[in-house]
Amino acid sequence: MNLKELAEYLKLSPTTVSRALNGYPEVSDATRARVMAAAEANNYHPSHLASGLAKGKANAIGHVIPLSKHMVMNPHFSDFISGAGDVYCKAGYDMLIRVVVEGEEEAVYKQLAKDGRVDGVVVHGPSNYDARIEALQDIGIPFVVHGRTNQDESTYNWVDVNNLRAFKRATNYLLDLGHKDIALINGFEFMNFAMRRRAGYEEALKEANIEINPDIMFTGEMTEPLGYESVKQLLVSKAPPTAVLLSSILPSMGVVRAVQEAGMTVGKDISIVTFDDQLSFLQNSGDIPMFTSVRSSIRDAGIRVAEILLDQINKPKSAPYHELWEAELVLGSSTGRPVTR
Amino acid sequence: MNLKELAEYLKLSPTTVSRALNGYPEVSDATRARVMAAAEANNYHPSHLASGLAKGKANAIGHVIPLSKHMVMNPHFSDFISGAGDVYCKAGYDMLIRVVVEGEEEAVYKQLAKDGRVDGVVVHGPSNYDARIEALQDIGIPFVVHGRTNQDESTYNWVDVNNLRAFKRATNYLLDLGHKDIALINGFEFMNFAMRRRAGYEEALKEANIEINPDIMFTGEMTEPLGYESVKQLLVSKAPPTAVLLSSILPSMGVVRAVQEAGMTVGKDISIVTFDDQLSFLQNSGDIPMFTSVRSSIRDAGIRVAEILLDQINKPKSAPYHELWEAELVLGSSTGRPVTR
DNA sequence: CAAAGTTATCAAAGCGCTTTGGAAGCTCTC
DNA sequence: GAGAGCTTCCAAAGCGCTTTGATAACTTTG
Repeated sequence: MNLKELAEYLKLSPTTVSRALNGYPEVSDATRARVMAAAEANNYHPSHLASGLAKGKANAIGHVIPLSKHMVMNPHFSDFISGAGDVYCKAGYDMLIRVVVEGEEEAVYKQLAKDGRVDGVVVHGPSNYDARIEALQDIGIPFVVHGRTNQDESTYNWVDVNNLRAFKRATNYLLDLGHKDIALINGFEFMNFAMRRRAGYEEALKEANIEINPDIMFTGEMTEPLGYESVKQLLVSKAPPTAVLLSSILPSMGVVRAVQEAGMTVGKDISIVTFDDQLSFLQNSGDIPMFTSVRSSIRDAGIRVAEILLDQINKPKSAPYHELWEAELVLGSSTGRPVTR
Repeated sequence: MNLKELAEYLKLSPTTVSRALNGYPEVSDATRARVMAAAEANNYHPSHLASGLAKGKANAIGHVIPLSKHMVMNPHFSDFISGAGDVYCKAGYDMLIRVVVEGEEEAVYKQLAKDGRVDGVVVHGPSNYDARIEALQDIGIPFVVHGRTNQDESTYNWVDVNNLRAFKRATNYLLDLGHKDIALINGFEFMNFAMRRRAGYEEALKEANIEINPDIMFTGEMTEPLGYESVKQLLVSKAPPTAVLLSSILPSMGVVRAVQEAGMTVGKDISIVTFDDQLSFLQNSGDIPMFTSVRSSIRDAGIRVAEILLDQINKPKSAPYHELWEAELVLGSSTGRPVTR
């Protein structure tokens, strides 16, 4: 059943039916009610493509997800996506996802936009200098970045956590406890969030006059094994660090495994502070959470990014909008004073 | 730039340009080359909506992802999705995702289909009796189920792991090692995969004449805390089980935590066998993997499901297609003979 | 009660593409 | 050199919806 048929059935013109269904005022309440009822009864659903074509809107938002080298889809995405998806759904938008090998994102964004397939896009995992930003500005399609780059921040929309401050606070907390050798297990530092976290860590150390030691700094894909392998390696050195600062709870699980395997205790022999994205499947909660952490919900970020994007779509030409969130420092049972050996 | 403009620019009719671009034979090689070049040069991208409307195809596949009670998006999805998304992308299809509160999936599938927004859908997480199957059959849209239900399997397309066999083998392995008290930590058993896994566990126990003990069987959302809490509870009982069988590596991480926290050793005091979906961010690999597991890649399942769906779309009216995969039993370091206390 | 203003409806054009059904312009063949 | 058979291109209709501009019917006003 299409609109024309519905109109014939109702002995009305397609115009009137369309207007009745879309809530335009030029139609009497009685007619509108009749139309709505008939649509319901006949299980009529307007064709998305046709209406999109007619009004030049796709009613969809594009997400381009890069597959990294090892073909992993970063699980942090899934929580982000779940938040964003929820918002889209309520607003009548669809989420269109393209999984793309790393490096082709830019071309894909362009195509999506030209296509008319989406009304806006979100940019995931910005690097320090990210060509996508300018590409999207050229195209002129609304977009929101989850995170920031080192480019001029004022020219685009973004939502970010204050990563520098978060890691500086975390490091200071460990320093205050008396730790001097603090390892860092970070994401790849061409990613902007990782770079800023490292900067926060280094700033705190410098202010405490502690030398930065590249031997106890690791970067990589934020998976369980990254934490495990890194700490395993640290623990065989002559003077292993007494604390570890991590960028995600995933590698933190690996650290716990390595520490316990070595017969040591987390929070006593080794302290751990982790960034906690509050991944729904690895919750670090309870009365006393397992990990001391700097915490900011990635799901909430997804929600907010989606809301902002929809706003920008609905009132184009509004000024670029930003939000910088502060992460909470939450004390758990993974930290304590360093043992004096 | 749209097709008409491109045609004018080339001094050709839209017909010819369209045909040249879409590879129809009624156009000379010279003209085609000229058209292709001009399209490239002018950065022309055909409108997705217009072509979809004209040829009655959406070039998109729908995934409806339920948000569970706690608003968690199951991270198992992310790996599935990454596999499927890759296939779609290569075939020129988009992936359309709707995140929906549990229970509304059926209506959403219907809407997507009527909409003309997608050419096919995949059904995630089938329950024992799943109304979506019949709903989709009524609509007549191609679909593939990831998993199975207890309904007549021969009427729809599916890809599933032999969950019963996998858990029976896993249980038998533990029995062979000498374990008699084997706990089960499973997903919600209204989900078909969980029901079948439990059946495999029970079958093995029955054949070994071991009584089934509901006190050591747990179900829930497959998260880290589920494993942690369940085992913590078990360990305070007078005679705790010597082995635990789990449905996912996520709760298994929690079990490890609980065991180590109690000062015990995994693989000695407590054996663990887990189902391993080979989640990319929690890899259980290495020379000797951490966990003994029954293993089947959920990412590969995503790939296969997508391929089958695209096949069914391209040659409609082919007979329902199924694949039943056997899981591998992989020995890791989490199992050993039970300690005699 | 005619002129002006409202309200409720409609016909038709248009969104950008595909596709059907010709129609030219060729090359062959006898 | 005329009819048959190709090849190459085109005009126009159509996909299902929205929207503009018009019209008919009905109220109001002085």
